[in-house]
Amino acid sequence: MAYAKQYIDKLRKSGLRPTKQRIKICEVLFDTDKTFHFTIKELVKIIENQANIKVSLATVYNTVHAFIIKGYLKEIPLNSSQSYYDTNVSHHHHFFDEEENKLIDIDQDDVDEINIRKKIPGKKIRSVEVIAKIVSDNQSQK
Amino acid sequence: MAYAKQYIDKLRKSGLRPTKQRIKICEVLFDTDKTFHFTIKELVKIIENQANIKVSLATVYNTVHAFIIKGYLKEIPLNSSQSYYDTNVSHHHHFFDEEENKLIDIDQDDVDEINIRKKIPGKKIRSVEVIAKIVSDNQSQK
DNA sequence: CAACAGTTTAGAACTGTTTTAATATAATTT
DNA sequence: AAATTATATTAAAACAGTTCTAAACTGTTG
Repeated sequence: MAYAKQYIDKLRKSGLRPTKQRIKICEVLFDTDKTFHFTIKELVKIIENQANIKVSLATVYNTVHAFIIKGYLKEIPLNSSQSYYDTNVSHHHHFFDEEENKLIDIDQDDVDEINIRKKIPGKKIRSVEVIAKIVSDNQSQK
Repeated sequence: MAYAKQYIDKLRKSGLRPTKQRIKICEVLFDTDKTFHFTIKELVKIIENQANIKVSLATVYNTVHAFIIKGYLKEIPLNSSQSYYDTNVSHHHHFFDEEENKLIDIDQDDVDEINIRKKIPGKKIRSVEVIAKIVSDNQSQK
């Protein structure tokens, strides 16, 4: 509850009224310093486990989308049947562990600046993301 | 028709029998030197427009998947509601034009080698892909 | 505290993908 | 080249994630 005020602020800035459900969503997403990668389904499950608040899928989708537009969350550019989201909105990259279907952050500092020499007339680059797929290193190749 | 033989070969190597439908798919995908980016729906539409052959979605999905496993096609790691595929299977990167929903290849040579300093114990990197999202450059920010 | 605008919800609808089971076609055997 | 067997094609159903809908509800404002 200590952070309720800042959650209300975040919601307001995202153009959303602070409701029970949305504040609970904020608690789950922003109550920790650690980066948090999640899918919508996982988020719903965590809320259900942590609180006696029932939150519908629609509410979760709406709130997550508003936060993305505002820049409080980032969608991770990973093609999968479902969308992954990230509370770490700083510019950074990802490992994707194909065996465990898990994402791991790579700080921007851990990758040399990416300089793309090709230019597209009339277009500018809005974001550059690196996805490095990783698998177990068992010497033997599969 | 000239390339039928090499398509049959590709199909066989992918563990597929050469059928009318599959050869038609090959014609659309491999009949040009140019890189071809496509979604399943687009591929079906092209086939329908170009030929009097009716091809079901299921056949297209099956064939595309077999080609991916064999390495004749690549899935592009772009998060979108649908999957994008690429006939360019060499190691390269992509622009994604968010306004036109179109992909543009970036040759590996046009990007400095990507050196990721972070290591994950027991894991090795299998692929590294860069996606640069681009939008119109109208001076004025949106 | 009334009225209104915005919110929540369950469930329906929608989209891309996968599966199913009947029919058709290719490959193999005779 | 016919018969047999194995595999492919198909329409339609199933499925999963996401979005939409419309009715009930709640926060906000005056």
